[in-house]
Amino acid sequence: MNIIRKPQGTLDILPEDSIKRIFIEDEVRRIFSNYNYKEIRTPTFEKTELFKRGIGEETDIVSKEMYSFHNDEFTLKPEMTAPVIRAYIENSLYNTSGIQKLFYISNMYRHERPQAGRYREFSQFGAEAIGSSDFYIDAEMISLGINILNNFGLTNLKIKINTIGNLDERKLYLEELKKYLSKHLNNLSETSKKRLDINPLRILDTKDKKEIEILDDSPILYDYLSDETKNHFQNVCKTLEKININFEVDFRLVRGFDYYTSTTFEIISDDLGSQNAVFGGGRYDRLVEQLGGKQTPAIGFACGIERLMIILAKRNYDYPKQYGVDICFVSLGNEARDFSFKAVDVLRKSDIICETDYLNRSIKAQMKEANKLNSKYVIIIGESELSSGKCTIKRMSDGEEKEIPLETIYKINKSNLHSIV
RNA sequence: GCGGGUAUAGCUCAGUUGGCAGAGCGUCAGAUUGUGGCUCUGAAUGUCGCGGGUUCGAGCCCCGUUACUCGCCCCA
Repeated sequence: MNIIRKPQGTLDILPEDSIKRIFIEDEVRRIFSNYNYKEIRTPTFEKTELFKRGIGEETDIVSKEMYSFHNDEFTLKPEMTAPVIRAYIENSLYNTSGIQKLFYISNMYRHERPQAGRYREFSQFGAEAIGSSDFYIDAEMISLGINILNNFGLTNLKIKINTIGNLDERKLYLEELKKYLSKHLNNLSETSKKRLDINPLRILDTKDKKEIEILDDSPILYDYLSDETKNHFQNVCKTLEKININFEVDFRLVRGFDYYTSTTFEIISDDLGSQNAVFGGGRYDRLVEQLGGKQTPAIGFACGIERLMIILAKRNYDYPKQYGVDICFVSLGNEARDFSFKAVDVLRKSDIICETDYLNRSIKAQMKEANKLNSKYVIIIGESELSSGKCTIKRMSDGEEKEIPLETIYKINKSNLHSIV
């Protein structure tokens, strides 16, 4: 019979990787809480309408990459900003404080062709600060992301920032951009030609060399922005400088979602190949009202965990080792096995990590197993031990052994473990 | 949506001109009747992805197909 395989683009996270992810998640939670961000969890699926309205119908994600079901009524979440904002509005979080600083660690789903660092089920952590248009919060958001990455030893990162203004400010620019690009129509790619009508701003994001050359002489969005937007951006830049964050301004940095306004940013690592963005975000001052809330400024970022793990792997990041076992019980004979099982049951309640034999194997095989499990101690129980009331405890690091009364076993706990032998 | 690569033991992979299905690692057992690591010895594990074709004979050649994978597009 054929075996059933996991769906394409998904991962089985086996214990070896699981412990790495738990470590990353723990570190991320710790740093988020230093910045006083609170964790939010939302449903795995949402009404499809939320993403159509939030991300934009013309984006690639919404137009062709969503996992929708039940007559398209519901969709597995492809990103977290729209769900977080939905929850913010639905639960009236604006009534509990002027600013909400939220973070998440969650799985997302996009129906794309998988490749290195891109999966159909993937995980991200990210943050959203809702309620403030202050430039300090923009700088905090970027600083927060950088600090998380620095925490994992990643320091040679390229940080790009830009401002893309709001819809009204972009209107005139987009007309000029269209005019300019229309003159170079023959040299544009098919996708760019399509975008010229649908979403001309995205053309700025092209990787096509010919198009980049054309864009070098194109009108620049920044020149069309209001003084207010420009001032905000300059303040963000100045603030980043004050806290010693190196960045580069990239006027061509635009992002894939329609909801972004004003500040946008991205962190790029050369370790990633074509999927080089590990971290990205921006301000989305209109999203809350687009989703039915009151006009509320907000900003957020997201970081791909699989991509982060690829970078860490390439840099031979030293994850903490898996916890070893404290005590392995090696037992021979039915009565001894019975005794050992009762003993581990007691010790586990005293936070001693212990194991016993489940395969009724030879003493030698049990010793090998204990060694493989990296057990600190082994306690050997057989018929003679049961009748004499004493057993052997062996320290595996140096082979030192000691005889102890059986009842001593029950007194072992975390603090006296290492003074027994 | 487009293009490339790969598919042989649990894992990593050899397999020559078409001629007995292999290695290393891992697993299990023994050397040591109740003591791990090191060493030695042995054992088990195969639909050679699947289907067809050529051939006396196919893991190898041809055609098809599926899966995986990498890249493009796009995205975190």
